[in-house]
Amino acid sequence: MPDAHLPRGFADRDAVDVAATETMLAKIRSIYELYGFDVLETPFIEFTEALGKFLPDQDRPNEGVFSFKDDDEQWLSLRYDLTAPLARHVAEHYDKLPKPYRSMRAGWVFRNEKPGPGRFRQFMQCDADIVGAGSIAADAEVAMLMADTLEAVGIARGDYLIKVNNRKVLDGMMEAIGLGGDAEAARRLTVLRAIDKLDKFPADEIRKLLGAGRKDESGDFTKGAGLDAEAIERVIAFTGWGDGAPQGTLNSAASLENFRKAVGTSQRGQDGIAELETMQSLFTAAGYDESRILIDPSVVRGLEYYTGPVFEAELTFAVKGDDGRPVRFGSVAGGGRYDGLVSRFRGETVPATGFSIGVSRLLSALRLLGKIEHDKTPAPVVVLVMDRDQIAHYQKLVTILRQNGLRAELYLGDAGMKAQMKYADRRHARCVVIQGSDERERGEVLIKDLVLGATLSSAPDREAYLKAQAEAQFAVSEALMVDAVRKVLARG
RNA sequence: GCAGCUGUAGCUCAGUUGGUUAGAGCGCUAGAUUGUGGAUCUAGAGGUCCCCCGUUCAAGCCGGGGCAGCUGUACCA
Repeated sequence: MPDAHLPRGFADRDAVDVAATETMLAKIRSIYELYGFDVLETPFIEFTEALGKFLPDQDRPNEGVFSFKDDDEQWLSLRYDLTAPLARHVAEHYDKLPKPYRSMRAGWVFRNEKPGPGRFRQFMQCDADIVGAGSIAADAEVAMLMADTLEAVGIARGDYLIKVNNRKVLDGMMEAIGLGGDAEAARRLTVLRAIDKLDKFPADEIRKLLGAGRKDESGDFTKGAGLDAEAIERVIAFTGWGDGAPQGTLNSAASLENFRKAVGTSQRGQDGIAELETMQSLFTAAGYDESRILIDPSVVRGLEYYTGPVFEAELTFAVKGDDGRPVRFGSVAGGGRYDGLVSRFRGETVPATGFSIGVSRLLSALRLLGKIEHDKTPAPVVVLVMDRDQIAHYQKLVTILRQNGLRAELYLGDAGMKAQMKYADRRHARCVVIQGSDERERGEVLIKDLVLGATLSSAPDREAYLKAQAEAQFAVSEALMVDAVRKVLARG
């Protein structure tokens, strides 16, 4: 017999999950629409080559991407984000699209990686991108859209922070410490990864990662970048998180000042700083202060394709999980400028900037905040079956309820009345409709309010008990059944 | 991937220096109530003790090797 369970990293979603996701996506979409973005839907499957995850030398797709061969031996893959399919779409329909093109997409993406808490192999993203605009104003708008979107789904101002950095600044800083040029590419990656961990480890652990290496608490060793002491301190000074400066205390102006010192004469670095200054002035003009959008050196993002400004949205409120320990959310959204992505399909460079919300992760954050609205689908009214030979009549009662817009169902199992009551209870039904032979002869039905009924045993005295019982279960003529059920449902 | 920890009923777990038929709580099913869910009482169902090999008269327990899960770390478009 097969074992009835899912592969790890995948999850079923019940009615509550689905309703909550739909509600949240609707809010996100309405903000994106407000900013002028058009919906685009692309398939789950693309040519592996188009996703850019093909390993040409080994003639197979990258690990981490779910892939399979088509009939004609071409490799296909499940999409791992919504950006690569957008690049393909833009390149394929370039002449038809308005430029700049504002696109939004929401949907499932797949990554064949080790799952963990809050990390799945199938998860939902919701993206907004501006393709064909090289202006830094586009980047600023995307950052502001991130802030507006988080507020729209119920994250209060002050409970989130959009952090902004620029890859050119990071590149310039590394040029300044002698890590320029192709020969140092590997060490640059290691340094970037170390900086990316600033929100995870204290400065001293980062120093180890920049230097010889670091051991984790299980004793596993991670090799470092091998920088000398002076270079390490220059990187730490760049972040502004050296001794005595606890992380997260810097303002944008202080970070920019650190950046200026760190990039020195690097032209690329200075360009990046100028871009950040421009964005800063746009944020200020639009009324987005540093409590919402902050320039922050620790934002690095993915290593492959970002070319300019990069953003990350972090939730800053403290929440305790089931085990009482504080829960870290990490980033719930991220993005940046990727000027090279579309040019893979076309000779010319097409500038683009955008961001992606991790829908599933944001949803679990909202759940912990208590911001998930309850499922609005009402529990059904259950019509019990007392006499099997009367099923047709019970079915008629159900139909009448449905025709009046009441969610109702006939008990279709074959158990006795007790089990039927249990069933109704488990369905969270507010009330049941009962008709035995006595009631049928009189043309009546019994309406039983399960919520009131449950309180009967705790009535203080006999009088109260009788009164409650009369309210909880009463007979009405069939003609008045719908009204009576409505009254019970209205009891709330 | 690497490292550490953990695998016993549907769930949470107990299980003596290795000793007969492996337990508890919760949950589940049914009865106590000729037609009434939650509470109480009673009964019942439910186990490849993760798998394989070894040590032993005897293994849930000891040894070796797998596999799976959790945590950390690495990677993360």
